[in-house]
Amino acid sequence: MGRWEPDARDRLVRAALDLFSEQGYENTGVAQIAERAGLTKSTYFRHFRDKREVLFGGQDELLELITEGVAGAPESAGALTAVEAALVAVAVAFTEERRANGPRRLAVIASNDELRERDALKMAGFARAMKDALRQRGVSELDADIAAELGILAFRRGYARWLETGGDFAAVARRALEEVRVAAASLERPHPSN
Amino acid sequence: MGRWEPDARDRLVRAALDLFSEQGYENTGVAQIAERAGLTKSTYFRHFRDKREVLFGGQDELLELITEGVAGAPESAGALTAVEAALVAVAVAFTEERRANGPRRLAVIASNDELRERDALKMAGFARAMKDALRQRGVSELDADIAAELGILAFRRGYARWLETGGDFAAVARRALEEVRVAAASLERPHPSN
DNA sequence: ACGGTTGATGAGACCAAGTCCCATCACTTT
DNA sequence: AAAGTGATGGGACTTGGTCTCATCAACCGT
Repeated sequence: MGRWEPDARDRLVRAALDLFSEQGYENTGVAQIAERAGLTKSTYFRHFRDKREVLFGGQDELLELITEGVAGAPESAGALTAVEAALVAVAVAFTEERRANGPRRLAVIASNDELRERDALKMAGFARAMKDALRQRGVSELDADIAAELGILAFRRGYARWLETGGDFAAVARRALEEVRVAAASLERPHPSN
Repeated sequence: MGRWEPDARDRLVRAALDLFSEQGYENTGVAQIAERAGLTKSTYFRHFRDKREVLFGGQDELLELITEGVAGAPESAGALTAVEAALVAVAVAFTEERRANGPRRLAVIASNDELRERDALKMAGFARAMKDALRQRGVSELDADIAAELGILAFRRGYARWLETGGDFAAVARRALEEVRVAAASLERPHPSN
């Protein structure tokens, strides 16, 4: 495997995040990203299928971790417990470096509709992976849908808190899921007062 | 308000859906859609902001209906009951004509990643509208998130069933939400056997 | 050491989506 | 009849994205 300057992909990611933060997503061209990374447009599109994808690397890895996490849960575990296993399994991908770039990345995504679209699709992909893996365990269609949706909600909330507080993602995500589980179980009661 | 052939927008929608169904989304150009509608590319982009949007018309209307539906629920209603009100309120937009085009529209969307992205964003927008309207009623952040997510799930399931069975969307959506509510309430128990 | 293979890159043509600006035409108003 | 308004047509232009071919660094076997 030949190589010149190593880590072309990482350089592209960093260049893109920098430029998006400095000038905004829409004012940054792919050619410009490639240039700052010491590469060309051609090479950029060899590493990422489009301009957005540079901000969403490593989703395939997460999909696999989710699937394996759900599948690897104890036989006797319920749907939400299997989802919990998925969140724990996914934690290995949430490194310190990822956390460092998290806030800037989130800010850029929030600033642009195309990027929010991509983000929504990624989340839907996670939910789909959870649902499919749950169905594989014999969970009903409806229960799988619900557990997956609640799992993604917990994932999002856990991720946000992890960016703030740091620490072990698994622990944070577990707590988030537990909160969601408790709240969901008492939801159908008419709410107290305010 | 001058007009030549009326309903330019509708003609574009019909032309797009036809062409997408016949040739596939990626093999159809905006210019081609406009041509079949007896218009030009310029005019197309005056009616829709991009190639995808022609398949997602009327979302602003739904957002308003959702917000009003949640806000208009009785003071004493819980979060999920307010969500139910939103689903009922939204039903006025689900006409017979919409139902007729539904299956083809769904098939086209399912066939392409860009379109699934847009769809995911739209759904996220609905969830966001529900959540915000719930918070306006004093529902906690967590409860609002959960209720909105379950509401969207019921919406999707209700929509799918409505396309098959027809009838009043409100009734179908209500039943879907009730199923989701019951299943969610008994979810944390380890599942029975199968 | 040498030539061939491999894999990543560069270069440039090309297409379609999307933006902009200005001219035009149908219809309305005064 | 003249002026105004709103929707449309037309075409130049930018850029995201694809495709093909050439190039160059590293590796590999003899």
